[in-house]
Amino acid sequence: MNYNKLADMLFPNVTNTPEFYESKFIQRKLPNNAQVTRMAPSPTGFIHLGNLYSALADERIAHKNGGVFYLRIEDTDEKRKVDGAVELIIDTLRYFDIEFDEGAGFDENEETNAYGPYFQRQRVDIYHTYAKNLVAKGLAYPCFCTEEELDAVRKTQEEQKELTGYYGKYAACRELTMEEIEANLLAKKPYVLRLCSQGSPEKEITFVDAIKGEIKLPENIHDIVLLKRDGIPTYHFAHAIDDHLMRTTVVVRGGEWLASAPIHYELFHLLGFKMPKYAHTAHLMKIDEETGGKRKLSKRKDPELSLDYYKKDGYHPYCMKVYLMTLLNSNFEEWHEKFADKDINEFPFSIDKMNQSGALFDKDKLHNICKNELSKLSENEVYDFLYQWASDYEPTNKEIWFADKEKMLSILRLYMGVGMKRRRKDLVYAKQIFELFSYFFDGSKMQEKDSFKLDIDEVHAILTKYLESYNHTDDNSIWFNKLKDIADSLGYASDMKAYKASPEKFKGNVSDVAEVIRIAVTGRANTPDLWTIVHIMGEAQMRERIETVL
RNA sequence: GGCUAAUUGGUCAAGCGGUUAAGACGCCGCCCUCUCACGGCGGAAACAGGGGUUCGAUUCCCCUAUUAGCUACCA
Repeated sequence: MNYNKLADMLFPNVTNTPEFYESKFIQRKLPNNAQVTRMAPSPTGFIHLGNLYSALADERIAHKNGGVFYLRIEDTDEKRKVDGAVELIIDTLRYFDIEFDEGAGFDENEETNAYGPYFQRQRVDIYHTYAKNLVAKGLAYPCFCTEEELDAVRKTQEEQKELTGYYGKYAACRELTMEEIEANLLAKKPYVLRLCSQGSPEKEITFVDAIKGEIKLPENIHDIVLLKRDGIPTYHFAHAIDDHLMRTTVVVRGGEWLASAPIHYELFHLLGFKMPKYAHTAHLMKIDEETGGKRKLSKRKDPELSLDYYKKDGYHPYCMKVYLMTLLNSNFEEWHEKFADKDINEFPFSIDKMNQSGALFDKDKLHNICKNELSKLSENEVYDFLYQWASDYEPTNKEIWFADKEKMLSILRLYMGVGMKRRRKDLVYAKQIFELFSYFFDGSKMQEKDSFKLDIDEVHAILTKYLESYNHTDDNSIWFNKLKDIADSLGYASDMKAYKASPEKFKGNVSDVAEVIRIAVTGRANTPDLWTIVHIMGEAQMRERIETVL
């Protein structure tokens, strides 16, 4: 077989050689230990928590040592393409403080485009150049098998309990003569280009995965498809060419790719490329409510997987990042607590500290992190964040909430415990936050979340006395002393010690009295300091609320 | 079915042949306290099962179970 002739027949328009591209995309000049990573999504227009999780890993690996993190779009499957997807990806990652250094979306004339193009559909000339070279070496061949023929083969393989696939004796088109190929080509029969695998089922390859350690897998023996019928490469072929030419040093990808590592291993070797380091990550998991089992988070079933879900509820992006970091590197949490003042990007991220198995997404933990991180912010920072969120998702309420800036800041100071020895940790996410102190804004429509435990007469007596003795200029301690007086006069203990010593002597204690007022004023039994609340809402609103209850 | 990987409390996880098997979240109790939150103290809670190897296995090997992934002209 004259392979050179076959190569020319298959790729008459290819004039470049691999050498051309090798010298065009030269080795990057980077500091020692600097890694080149990439995010390589298909442009489906959907980016989820799992994507963010691995993008963050990529970004940290590249940026901790001054490397490069770029965006490549794997648009080889045309069915999945959605317009505007690239912008969406860039914007979404930016929202979570992850920036690309080069790649798709950057100005085409800039240096940030030096290893492009970054859209695989625009790289077919490159793929064809390498494909032609493979054919010329007898390492790839056209396959004219139809879908039906392939199905039939698979069926017999299944029946005979043999390994399914296109390999060895089943690789019918391997045996085609030049004349047969020419005839098929002349007849315009559609074909795919397949790898002529050199692997042997008895041998195995070993390589070191940066996360999982040493991996042994059988050699690839399948004559996998390199170029699809339309001339577009499959993931495997594109991966080898692109990551080599773009000089990627670390490929971080989902664990589902581990099984095809032998294919990539063979491809890199046949193509004469140096293999990148692989880091196969575990997926984020969740408990399946139907089966009770652990399973991969899925786009279709799990709304909380969508990043929009978190944006809509108003989770602060920084908190999300901190949470993802704790999942990504098990020692991050400890570091973050120890060096609370340091920028989290200073954390010495290490690939081998990454999880080997899939972590369950834990909302409780996320909430805990939100509380902690939000409590470290200033009231102004929280204000700005809430303002932005409300503008995007609650435009009508926003007018009410932010009509009086000073009032909102006072509320935030109250709820954050600004000025206290220790901060409160009440704030979790925007939606929850506004719910928390909605009573400041809903006027007469206020709904009681909690109801009085004492009977109506007692409530009436307490509130009446409270209103009588109330003086808006009283400071916190005078105000509270008056509450104690009310307690005493109605048979409640004003002194907790006395109450605990002999509770049977009293109807209750000051806390019961305070609770009545608290519920009357705020509609809820649990709030921060009541005196401060009253002073933020003003005497008029307080009186109005109590009068309404009375 | 075949191949591969994983398996420490409810969850996230330290651990790398000898430990009273860390820590965090959640839960429970106590303290502080006008409620809540914060904070402090304490508690319940784990090496999937069975065989080896070894003086000694959570740690190494094998088998079983379970879970996940792959088994496309999808990525």
